[in-house]
Amino acid sequence: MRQQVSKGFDMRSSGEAVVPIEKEVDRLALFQPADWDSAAGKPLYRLVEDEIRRLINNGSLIPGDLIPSEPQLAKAMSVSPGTVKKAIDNLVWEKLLFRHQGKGTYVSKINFRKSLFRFFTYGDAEGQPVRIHKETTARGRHVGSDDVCRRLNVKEGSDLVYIERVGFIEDKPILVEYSWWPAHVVPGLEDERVHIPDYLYALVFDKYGVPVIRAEETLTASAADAKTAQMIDVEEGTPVVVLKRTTYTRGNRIVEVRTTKGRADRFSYKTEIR
Amino acid sequence: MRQQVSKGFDMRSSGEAVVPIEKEVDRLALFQPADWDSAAGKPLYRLVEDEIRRLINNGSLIPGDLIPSEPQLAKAMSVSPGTVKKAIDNLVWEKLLFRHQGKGTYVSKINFRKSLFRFFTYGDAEGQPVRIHKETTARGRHVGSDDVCRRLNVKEGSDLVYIERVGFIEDKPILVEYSWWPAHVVPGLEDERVHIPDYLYALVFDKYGVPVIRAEETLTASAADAKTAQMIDVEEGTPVVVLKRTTYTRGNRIVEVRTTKGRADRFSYKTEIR
DNA sequence: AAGTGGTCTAGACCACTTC
DNA sequence: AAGTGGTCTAGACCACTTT
Repeated sequence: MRQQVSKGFDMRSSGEAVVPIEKEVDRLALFQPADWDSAAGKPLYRLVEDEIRRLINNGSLIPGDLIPSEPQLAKAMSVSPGTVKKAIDNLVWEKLLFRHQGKGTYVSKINFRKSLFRFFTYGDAEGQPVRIHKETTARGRHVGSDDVCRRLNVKEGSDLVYIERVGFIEDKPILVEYSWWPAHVVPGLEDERVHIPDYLYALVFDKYGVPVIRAEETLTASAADAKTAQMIDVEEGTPVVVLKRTTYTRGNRIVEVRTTKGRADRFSYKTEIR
Repeated sequence: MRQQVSKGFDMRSSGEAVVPIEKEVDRLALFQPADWDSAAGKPLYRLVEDEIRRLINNGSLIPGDLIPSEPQLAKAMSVSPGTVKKAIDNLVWEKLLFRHQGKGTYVSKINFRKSLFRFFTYGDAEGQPVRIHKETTARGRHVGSDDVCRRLNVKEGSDLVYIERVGFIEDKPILVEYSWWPAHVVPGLEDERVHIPDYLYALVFDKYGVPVIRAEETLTASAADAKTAQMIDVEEGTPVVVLKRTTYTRGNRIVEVRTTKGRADRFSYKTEIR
């Protein structure tokens, strides 16, 4: 039964004077009962999911944030605790949230261990995390090609920062990355004095406050072009695995496009069908 | 609280005479309360899952079977309906089971739409099911190579059935499959008079009663060998995507190993990271 | 001690399917 | 009408974390 929603819901104290409010309680006020007009037969737990998803997607909740507790959410949204739990269950298995017993439920951080790129292995070891060390081989600020600008969803001829890196496993070059960013997103990143760590996105967040929220990757294969062949030490025309990545920040804004080309003989992707 | 389990549990009628028992009820008797000795701190719903999983893996339940209803299972295993529901929820999202409201819960059939092989597309159409038509180009009964016998987990030098097929999209050859089966599993399959449909596993089940339960696939890329190049109409040495599949029937027994080689320019695999 | 998520129970009512 | 799964509620007790 869809019970009446009390519009008079408030978590704040009723006094007039504005007093400092704890961050947690403040944030709780975001969780309004969902828009019942658009409910249209959807189950309640789905509406709860949608509400949490919305707050993540619009940036009100960002990766690492603690969300209100289940009982709090239940009261705030006028549903039973079991319903909130089911909604959170679903978001947890989607890996959008994770729980920590006794502490609370948090918004997940993007996990690049899910990148297809982890399937570059040395030899044929199974599923183990293989450490790839990267070296920057070129960087600069250039006008982007039409193709790259289109992929970045910026005007053609925009200024871009270009970063090129080679990835090594045990001192053997395995792959090369070609990465482009809109210059206004990461101004100065082309400066040679800025050290680029293996995990580039950490730097971008620290230096520019731009969090990477999600990414899309497409995998294909092709023949190595001359430059790539030289950089990863194979013959020109040898098969290489091509990984194109589009990287997003808050609000579904693209911040990077990247093409990784790797030695096909070091790539192996295993999956189960059932 | 882990309540006492009544050892005297029985679903059958108490009379002595053996009377015909409905299949459903009969099967219900399989679901004994789980082995409490090995419970070791596991949650109850996990034990229920394990029990259902066990019955599927040992072949007591086979793909397409209807399992007992939630209330029946709850009574049979002396847990509350909610606990059974949670266990089934988990198995459903693992896709081991699927539910049909009003009818019941069934054991899933293997879904080869999950095969990596679906990523062979024509042009760049996104995610749409592309129809691949297959033609058998060779078949026979041979002594297997050591490598193939090893992958099939049979003695080296065993008799194998070999099937070779080319896959077409709109009359253009896209991929070629090399498939080996232990001869004793599919005797006579090498006979040219046996028509091989696009979906080979359906034939194997119909003719030999061997159900395919699951499969593993590994994706790599390499250069086209002379034979493959000729069959899919590319230059020798051109990059091809290589898919190795191991196919299992009941009891984790391997029934097929298959290598598919496809045009890399027709392959594209997209995923999201978050 | 208080608050969090984790497990489990016991029921209500609903929508769908079959008989 | 009876049985199925789907949703939702309202609690109990537990294990873990923080204060």
